[in-house]
Amino acid sequence: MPRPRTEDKRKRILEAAVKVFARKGYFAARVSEIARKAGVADGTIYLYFRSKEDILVKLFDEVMAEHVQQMREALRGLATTPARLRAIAERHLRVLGANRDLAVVFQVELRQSTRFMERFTASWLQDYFALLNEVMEEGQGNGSLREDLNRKVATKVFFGALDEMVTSWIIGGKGYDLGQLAIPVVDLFLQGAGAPGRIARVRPALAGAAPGRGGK
Amino acid sequence: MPRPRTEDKRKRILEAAVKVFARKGYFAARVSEIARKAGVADGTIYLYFRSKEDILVKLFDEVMAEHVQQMREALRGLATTPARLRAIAERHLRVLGANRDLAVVFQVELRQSTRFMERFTASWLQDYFALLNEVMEEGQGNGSLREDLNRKVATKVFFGALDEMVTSWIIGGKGYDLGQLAIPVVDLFLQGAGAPGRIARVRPALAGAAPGRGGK
Amino acid sequence: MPRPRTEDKRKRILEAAVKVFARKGYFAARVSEIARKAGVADGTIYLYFRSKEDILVKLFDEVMAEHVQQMREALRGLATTPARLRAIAERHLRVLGANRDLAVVFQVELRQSTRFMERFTASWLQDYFALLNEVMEEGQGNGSLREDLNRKVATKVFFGALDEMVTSWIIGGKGYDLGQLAIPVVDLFLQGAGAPGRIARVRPALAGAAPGRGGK
Amino acid sequence: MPRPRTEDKRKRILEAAVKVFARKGYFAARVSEIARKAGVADGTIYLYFRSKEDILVKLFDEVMAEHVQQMREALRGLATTPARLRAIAERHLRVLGANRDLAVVFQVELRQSTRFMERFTASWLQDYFALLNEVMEEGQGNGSLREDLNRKVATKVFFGALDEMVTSWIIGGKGYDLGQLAIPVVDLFLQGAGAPGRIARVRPALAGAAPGRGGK
DNA sequence: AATGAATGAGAGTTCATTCAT
DNA sequence: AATGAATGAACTCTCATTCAT
Repeated sequence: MPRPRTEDKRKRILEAAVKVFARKGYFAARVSEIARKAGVADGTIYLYFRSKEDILVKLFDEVMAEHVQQMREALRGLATTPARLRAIAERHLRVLGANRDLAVVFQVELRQSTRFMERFTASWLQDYFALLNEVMEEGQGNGSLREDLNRKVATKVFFGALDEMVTSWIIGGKGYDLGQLAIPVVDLFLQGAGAPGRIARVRPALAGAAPGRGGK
Repeated sequence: MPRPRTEDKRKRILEAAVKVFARKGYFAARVSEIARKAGVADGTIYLYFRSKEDILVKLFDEVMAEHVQQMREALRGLATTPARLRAIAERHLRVLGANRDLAVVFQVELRQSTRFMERFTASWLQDYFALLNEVMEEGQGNGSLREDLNRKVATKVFFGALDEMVTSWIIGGKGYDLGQLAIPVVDLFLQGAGAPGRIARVRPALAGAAPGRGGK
Repeated sequence: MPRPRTEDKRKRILEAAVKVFARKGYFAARVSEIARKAGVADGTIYLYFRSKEDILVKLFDEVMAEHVQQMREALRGLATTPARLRAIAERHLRVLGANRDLAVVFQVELRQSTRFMERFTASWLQDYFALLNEVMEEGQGNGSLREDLNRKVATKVFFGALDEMVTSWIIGGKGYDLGQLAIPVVDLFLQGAGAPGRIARVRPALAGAAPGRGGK
Repeated sequence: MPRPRTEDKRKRILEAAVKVFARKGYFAARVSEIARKAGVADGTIYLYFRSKEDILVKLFDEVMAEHVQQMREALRGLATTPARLRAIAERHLRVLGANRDLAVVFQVELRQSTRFMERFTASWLQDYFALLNEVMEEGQGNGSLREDLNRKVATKVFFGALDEMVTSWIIGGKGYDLGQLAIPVVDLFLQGAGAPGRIARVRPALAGAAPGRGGK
């Protein structure tokens, strides 16, 4: 068992945890198996993490810290709202599509309990929804999105659509490229499914909308 | 100790289970607590269910059997595709919006593990996606939906949007009426978020789409 | 399921119990399985027996009551000590050899615990040893057995030999006729294994012998 | 809480198990009681043994491994067949007579079920019977045992006699010295109970004998 | 007498976490 | 820092027994 003395131990533990959580599920995952896969002793895990739960939480925080950061940067260079939405969708799908185990942890294991869900929402998702809201608000300002767009609903629909793409991809197990779905999803989001000219806008899209996760 | 002979025992156990699963999470839920809440002895549970997991599975199957059935019937009387989509959305949101504990079980506990997820997908979700697909295919036939609509993507977007509405509602904990979101969600799905006339349809919504859960 | 109203129910329960105890072992035997095999309801068993243990105890008592009785009668007609010992051995081996399940219960299940063993010894075995002692004492009196025979040891050796024949027969599973072993066992007991004339009786067979089960 | 590092833990657990099994019986014995008596935590037992049953099985194997070995060695120095049979009997009785709890486990607990019995027979008893067979065959060869001796029957009678001595000693609870019974038992086995010169050998000791446990 | 649904006490085993080395 | 043996709390499920019918 190679035991590099460099302190990538923490990283090795996190990587091992992703695999074990993804394959066994959080509850069925054994700390000792994570340790074995990381090439460390059981007790060593507790030098880096407070508890089994802490591994999951830190895993999430670390991945998120990296990608939310990158996402904001990626948007800087993009001029139009559709381009920005596409970039967001693509990054969302590519990050999770690149590592099925990580995707399983994010789509399944992290939603183990309302407790995790709330944490999940409170930290990263909040930011994500705020970002979507900004982009859409700007889109409304520059005329690329409907003025009457209910952004609360729209941000959730957008996120929900992407989220379901990822979940379907995991469950389906068919191994297609998740990232390529960004364009059709965003196109559908922008254009709608209705035939052009056919949908009379009988009523403005609900005025009094609901707050929700991500809502401020 | 009263020995109620009525055979609502099974039902009482399921109702108690919904509450306990919703509040504690499936793993942390104790069979003895379900029994206590149902007013039966621990052992009695095992006269009606094979195991703790069986309670969750049966819970799901029973609720689904009822609502998938009702949903198909509800669609019979509806003429237009938008009306049908709205009916589907409304039922989806109202059923879960009417019982927060049940919603938690469906949104959170049932997704505990890929094992449950797969079961979930294989049984009910499959039907649900098939139904959405039919309605959309018909919509394309009668001209109310775009001919170039990628139904694989569209059904997932539609489902994902509703699913996220429910999850947000649970997590947000703000207690608004979930059912009222059906109309804005469906409207957004049909019209799209883009300003009318502004989105040049640069490319047809992706031809070669991905299969996935619900895909046939 | 035929349910003869005659009150052979008790007998049917005992017969079912022999089978179930023999096949599963006393601890693994389920009262409900005995009930099923006997064609009665679980609760009915408790109208005839106080407990699961009571079934085993009564089973033993009933079989014994019958055979100890018969054994004493059978000896009446026999003149010589060797004939009497052969009759005892033959009955012992034939009774158990005729019903493997019963033999299993007597050889294995009834020796589950020192508690059963002590009961077993206190009731029937005591009588059995007393009978053997009588026959041997008489044999010493009429000159057919050695005068210096230590009867305490001899009765145990005789019983132990038969007991081992039965156990071997059960475990071996070869299905030969157990009863036919009576003659060689008794012959060996009487003649000894030593070559005639070769064994110098260096010392009288232990004067101060041990008391033991069956011993008074 | 002292954390004794010495690795006699395994031995302490086995010793505790002998006591608890002997006093309570295998089924009624509680793992937690064995742990308490051994001065270890419940879980520690499972670092050394796979299960409660494994404790019993290992207990048996370990004791046997030691004594079968010693028995063969002890026979090397002995010239005559009677001396060898006496040595076997003495060792058998002394080993079990030295530790009543161990004797209870071997005579009673290990015969809990046909499953244990078969294991018991298949492993050690087989060897024991083979050894007895060898010694007796040799005795026939050197003229110290009858030529017509049915060794199948004789080995079982010999073993059964010793086995019953042990069982009687346990049940009787009178605390005499078990080892001293070796001589009278072996003498009886060799000389027989019949008065010399009185038993006309009417028929040769059964030719077609039964196979059985220990039989090849 | 008979039923069988209901009871509820009870225990083997696992595994996250600790801590002496 | 690292180890891994030891800990002990915790929980599902079984099944002998009861008792309302």
